[in-house]
Amino acid sequence: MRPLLHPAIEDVRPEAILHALADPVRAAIFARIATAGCVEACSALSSVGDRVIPKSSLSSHFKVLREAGLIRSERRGVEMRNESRCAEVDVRFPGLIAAIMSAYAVRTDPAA
Amino acid sequence: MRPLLHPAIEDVRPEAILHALADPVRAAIFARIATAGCVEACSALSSVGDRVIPKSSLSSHFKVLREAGLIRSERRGVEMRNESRCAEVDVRFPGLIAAIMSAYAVRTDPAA
DNA sequence: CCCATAGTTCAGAACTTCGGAACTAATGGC
DNA sequence: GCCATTAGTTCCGAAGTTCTGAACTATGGG
Repeated sequence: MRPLLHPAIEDVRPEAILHALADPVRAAIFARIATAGCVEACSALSSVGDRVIPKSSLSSHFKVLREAGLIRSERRGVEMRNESRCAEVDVRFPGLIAAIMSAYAVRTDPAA
Repeated sequence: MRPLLHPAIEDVRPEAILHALADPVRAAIFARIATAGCVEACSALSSVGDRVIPKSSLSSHFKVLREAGLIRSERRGVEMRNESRCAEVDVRFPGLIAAIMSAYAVRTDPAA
């Protein structure tokens, strides 16, 4: 098992962030991590809405978010602690994550 | 030749915008249209940096931008007039396009 | 009518994503 | 220590997407 890669904040590229969040499943996973501050375990996020996400797909979604620089993951015993890197990313790309998250919120909002 | 499709603003989805702008070539094309206000002809945009984009690829990039709701294209004689839909999109997803464009500007900025 | 110019469509090759099965890693009970 | 359990990762084939050259369509001028 290869060690987890986390890009340095100055190596984070906008296209990687957009690509990572262009998938609604990944955007939903990221939203939960960002809102909760810290989510223990990938499996705590094993379904999005009524859709169940297989373990292998979940694992690669986390990898995409990690390598885009959006989350930091750390082994904590048998499970994984995932925390968002929002604060860092927001320094480099001000307002980007907030605008993306509220765009998704507009879409999910029945009033929109 | 099928007629060009332009989604109604309320059918524009955030994932389509992120997907369209997650490609640096498309983001560069869109940036030029948005900055110029209106660009006549797709071929006026046939290269990005030092990279030449084949006609067929250009055509599909324009299609992706159009169907994401980011630009409006109209036949003008033999060529195409492309204009950005920034204003409309900004009403629906406030700050989204601006944040994405400035994120790319950070990356291209030698000082960043 | 023919030519030139501007874009679109098609088709196949290259690449990416999805998900089941097999695997690795850490922990707890005995 | 050994086995079982839980949590994630890796592998790999199938399905889907993207890229691009070649052929095509559309418009306008002489």
